[in-house]
Amino acid sequence: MEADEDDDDDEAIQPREDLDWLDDTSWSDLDADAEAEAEEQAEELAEEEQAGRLAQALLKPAAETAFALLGSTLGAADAPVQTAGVASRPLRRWPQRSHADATSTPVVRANAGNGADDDGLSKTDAPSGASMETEQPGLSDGSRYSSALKSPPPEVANRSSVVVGLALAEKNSGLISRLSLNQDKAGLESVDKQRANAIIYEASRNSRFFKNEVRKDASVTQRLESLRSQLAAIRREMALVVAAYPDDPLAEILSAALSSASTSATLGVGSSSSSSSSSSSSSTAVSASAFSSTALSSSSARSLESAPDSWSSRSAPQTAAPATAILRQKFRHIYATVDRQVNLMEAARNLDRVIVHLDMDMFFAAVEQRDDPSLADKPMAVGSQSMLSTANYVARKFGVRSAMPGYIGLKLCPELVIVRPNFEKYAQVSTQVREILAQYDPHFTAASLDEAYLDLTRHMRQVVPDGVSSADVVREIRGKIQAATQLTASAGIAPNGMLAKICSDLNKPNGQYHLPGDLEQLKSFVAKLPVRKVSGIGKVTERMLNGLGIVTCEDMFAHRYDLFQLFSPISFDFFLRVSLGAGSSRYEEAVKADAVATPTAAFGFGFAVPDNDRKSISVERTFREINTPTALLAKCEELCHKLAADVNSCKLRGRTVTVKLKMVDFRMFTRAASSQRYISSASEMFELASKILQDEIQQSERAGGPLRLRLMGVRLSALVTEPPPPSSSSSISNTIGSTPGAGEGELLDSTPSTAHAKASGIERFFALSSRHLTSEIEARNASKDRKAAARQRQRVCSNDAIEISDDSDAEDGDNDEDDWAAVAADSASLDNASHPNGQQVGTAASSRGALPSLGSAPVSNGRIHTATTMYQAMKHRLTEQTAAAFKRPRLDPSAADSSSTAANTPSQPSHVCPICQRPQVCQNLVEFTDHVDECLTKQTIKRILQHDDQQQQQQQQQQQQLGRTGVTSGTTKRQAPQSSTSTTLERMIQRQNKIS
DNA sequence: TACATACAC
DNA sequence: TATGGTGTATGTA
Repeated sequence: MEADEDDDDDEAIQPREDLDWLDDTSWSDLDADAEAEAEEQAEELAEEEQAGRLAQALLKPAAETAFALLGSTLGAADAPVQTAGVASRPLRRWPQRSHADATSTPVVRANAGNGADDDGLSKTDAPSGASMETEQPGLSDGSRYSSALKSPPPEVANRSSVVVGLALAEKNSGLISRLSLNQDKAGLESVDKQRANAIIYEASRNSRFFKNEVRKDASVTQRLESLRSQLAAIRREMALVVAAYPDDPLAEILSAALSSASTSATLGVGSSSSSSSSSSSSSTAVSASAFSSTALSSSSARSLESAPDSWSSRSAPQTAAPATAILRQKFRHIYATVDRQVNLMEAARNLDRVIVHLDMDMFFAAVEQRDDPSLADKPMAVGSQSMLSTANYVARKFGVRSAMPGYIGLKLCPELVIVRPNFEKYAQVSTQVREILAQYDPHFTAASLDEAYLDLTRHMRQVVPDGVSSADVVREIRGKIQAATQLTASAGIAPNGMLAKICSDLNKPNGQYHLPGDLEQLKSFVAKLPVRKVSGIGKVTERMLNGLGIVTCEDMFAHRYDLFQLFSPISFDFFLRVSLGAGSSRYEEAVKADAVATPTAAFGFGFAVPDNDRKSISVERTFREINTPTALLAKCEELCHKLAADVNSCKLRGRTVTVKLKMVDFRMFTRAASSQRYISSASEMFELASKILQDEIQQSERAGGPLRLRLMGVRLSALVTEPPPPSSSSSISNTIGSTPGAGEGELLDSTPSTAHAKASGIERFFALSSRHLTSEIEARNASKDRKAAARQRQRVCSNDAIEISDDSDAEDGDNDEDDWAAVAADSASLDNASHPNGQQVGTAASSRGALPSLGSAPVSNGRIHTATTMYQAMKHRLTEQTAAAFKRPRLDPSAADSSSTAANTPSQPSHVCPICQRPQVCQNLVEFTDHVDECLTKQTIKRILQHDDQQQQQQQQQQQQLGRTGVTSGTTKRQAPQSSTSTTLERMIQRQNKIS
C-alpha cells in the first residue's frame, strides 16, 4: 500500500491506513455541541413575539428543530479557519476531514513544511501541484467571516427584526433547508451564513412562495412523523421478541439495536447523536427485561393474531405466544435478507474501475467571465432577476448562489452584476470539452452541459504507460480543457460514478480528488460522509433520514434493518448501496461502457439526455397572473405551438398530453389525457390540453373563483421516435400485426403496447409483488430450521463485523467464489430445512411488503390483505399457466443436462415450467405445481439479485473486453456467456434441486 | 394511465 | 414586485 502508484499524486490526499482522524475530531461531539448550543439559543428566542407564534406553527418535533439547527450551526462550528497558510482555503464541512488526514500521509508530510500543518490544509499545501490547480479565485479572506461566526451570539442579543427572522428561520426545521444556505456549494464556506440567512428570510417571509414552502414543509413533517411511528412500532416488536426469547441469539442483536436506539434518545427524538449509535450499541446492552412485553404487546399481537390461520396457527413456538413467535420469524427473515443483500453487494463490488466525474467550475459564470474579464473581480451571476443559475466565487462569498432569485442575490450583494445567460455559447464550449473527453473515453456520458462521466479503465490499462496514474491522466484532461477553453474543471476519480461525483466536489474549484480502489480507504471515506452529499439524496430525503437518526453513511449502514422495513425495496437498495459506497445504479448506468455520448439539445438548464431515450418533452412558462378563460386558453395554445415545434424538430410523436398548472399561491397540479393515436401537431395537442384546461377553469369557477395561474406547462409523453409514415402506408402497422388503426393510417400503438404486453402478466406481477413474495417465501424459509437459523445468526454477526467503522472485517468475505457459495449454501440449507414442516409465515409482509416509499401512510392490516390478495391472484394466474403447461408434455433429452432430477429419470415425459422455462419430469399436476411453487422462490430470489447481477454482468463484460490479453483465466472461466445471473441462480437452483 | 413528489442541473 | 425550466424516477391508486 505504501508503494501505491498514486503516491505522487497531489490529489491523492485521502485517508490511508492510519485512520486516526476517525476518532480525533469526533463528529458526534461536534454535533452534540452544536445541537446543545443551538437548542439553548432556540429556546431563548422562542419567547420572541411573533416568532413564538409562527415558530409554534412551523416547528413540530423537537428533533427536527435540533437537526435543522445542527445543520445550520455546523457550518458555523466548522468555519473557523485556524490555518496560517497563505491562500488558505476555508474548511468545508465534511471533506476537509480527509484533507486534515492527508497531512499524515507520507506524501503530504513531505510538504507540510509549507506552513499548513493541520486543518488548514489548502490547495497550495498539496505537493507538486500542477500550476493550474493552484488558482484560488477570491477565497483568501474566509477569516473575515469566520471570526464573526466563531464568537457565537453577539447577534443573538440584538433583537432586530432581522435577527428574529433569522431565529425563526433557523428554528424551523424544514424551512431551514428549503430557504437558507447550505454549505453545499463550493465557495460558500466563508459566507456569513447568519447574515445571509436573515436577509433571505426577510426577503421571503411575506411571499406566497414562502407560505407554500411552509405548507410543503408541514407535509414532509407529517410524513416523517409517520415514519417515526412506524419505527416505534418496529421497536416495540423487537422488544417483544427480546423479552420472549432472551436466549435466542437474535434477541442479542435486537436488544443491541434497541439499546442504541434508546441511548441516542427516546425514540421520538432519536435523531441526534446517531453517529455514535453503532459504537454505543455494543457497550450498553439493555437487558431484555427492560422492555415490558405486556403493555406493548397487546396491539401488535392482536393484529398478528388476526392474520390468516396459515400464518399464525402453524408457527411453532416453544415458549412464547404464537404472535411473538411469528415476530421472531419476521425479524429473522428481515435480518437474513438484509445480510444477504449486503453480502451480494459486497461480492459484486468492483474496485478496479477508474471512473471520473468531471465538472466545469461555475460553468456559465466562468464563460461569461472569460469573455468579459472585467467581470472577474466583481460579484457576478448568470441568470435573471427571478432566478440565478450560477454565481462566481466573489458573489458566492456574499451568499449568492444558484437557484436563488436574482433580486435576493441583489439584496445579499447590491453590487452583484447579473448577466443574461447565453446558452448557445455554453453549448459551444461544452462541445469543445466533450471533444477532449472523447479522446479518453469515446463512450463518456455527458450528464449536462458542464458535467460528464468517463470510464478510464480501458484507457489506463491499454493506453497509458506504466507509472502514469489515473490522477495524472485526469490532470492532463483538465489541462487540455483549460488550454482549449481557458476554463477550469474539477474532477473526482473513484471506483464508481457515485463516489466520483462526490469526489469531484472536494477540491473544487480547479482541483481533483482521487479515491483509489482500495476497500479500506473507500470504507473510511464513505463512513463519515453525510448522506446529503450523495447525489439522489435531496433535502426531503435528508430530513427523513435525519429524523431516523441517520446523518452519515455509517449511520445509514447501522440502520439498514430499519431502512429495509421502512422503505420500498428500490429505496432500500439505493440506501444500502450508498451506505456501502457501492455506487448507485443510477450513476453506474451513466458510466456504463456502451452508453453513447450524444450531443444534446442545449436549452435552459435542461438535462442532457439522448433523444432516443427520451420519455417526455415539455414546455412551461411562468407569467404574471392570468385568470381569464380567454387568456388562459391563449397561453395554452401558445405553449402547444412551442411544444409542437420542439416535438417535430426531434421527430417525436406521443400519445399523452399533460397540462401542468401552478396557481398564484404556488400550489401545483397536473392533469393528463391520452389520445388513441400518436400526435405531434400543435392543434392535436391543443385539442387535448384545452379540454383539460377548460375542465379546470370550470371546476374552479364552480368552487367559487377564477382559476388564477402563475405558470402553465404542456408535456407530451408516451413517445415514439418514428416519423409518421408518408401518408398511405398502413403496411408497417399491418406487418407488425397490431390493432388496425383508427382509420387514418396513423402509426399505431403497436410499438409501445407490444413492449408493454411483454412486461405484463406474470412479469409485471412479479414486479409488483416480488417484495411481498420475497417476504412470504423467505420468511417461510427462514423460519424452518434451527441449524439454518444458527447459520443466519452467524451471518448476521459477521455482517455486523463488516460495519464500516470496523477495520477487522478485512478480506474474509471478499472472495467472490466463497461468497456466492455461501449464499447458495444458505439458500439451499434454508430450503432444505423448509421441508420437514411446511410452515408458512406471512407476517413479513406486514412490516415490509406494505410499506410505502419514503413514508406516506403507515401500514395497516388492510394493506397486508392487499398483499395477500395479490399473492393469491398471482397464484391463481400461475395455476392456470401451470395447468396449461402441464397439458403439453414432451420427451425432452435436454432435461438431462440441467438437473440431477432429470438425470435420474432420463426418458420420462417432461413439462416446461412457466417460470424457469425448463422441462420438468413430473408424474402429475401436483408434482408439477410443486415445482412451479418452488420455482417461484427461485424467481423471487432472482428478482432480488437482478439488480446486482446486471451490474456484475456489465462488469464482467468489461473485464472480458479488457482481460482478453490478461491471464485471469481462472475467474473468467465461470462467467457464463449467457449471463452471470443464471450462473449464480443456476447454482442455487442446483443446490435446491439436489436437496429436494 | 393518472397524479404527486423528489431530484438533478 | 418578487422564487425557473426540462427531464427522470418512483410510488400509489
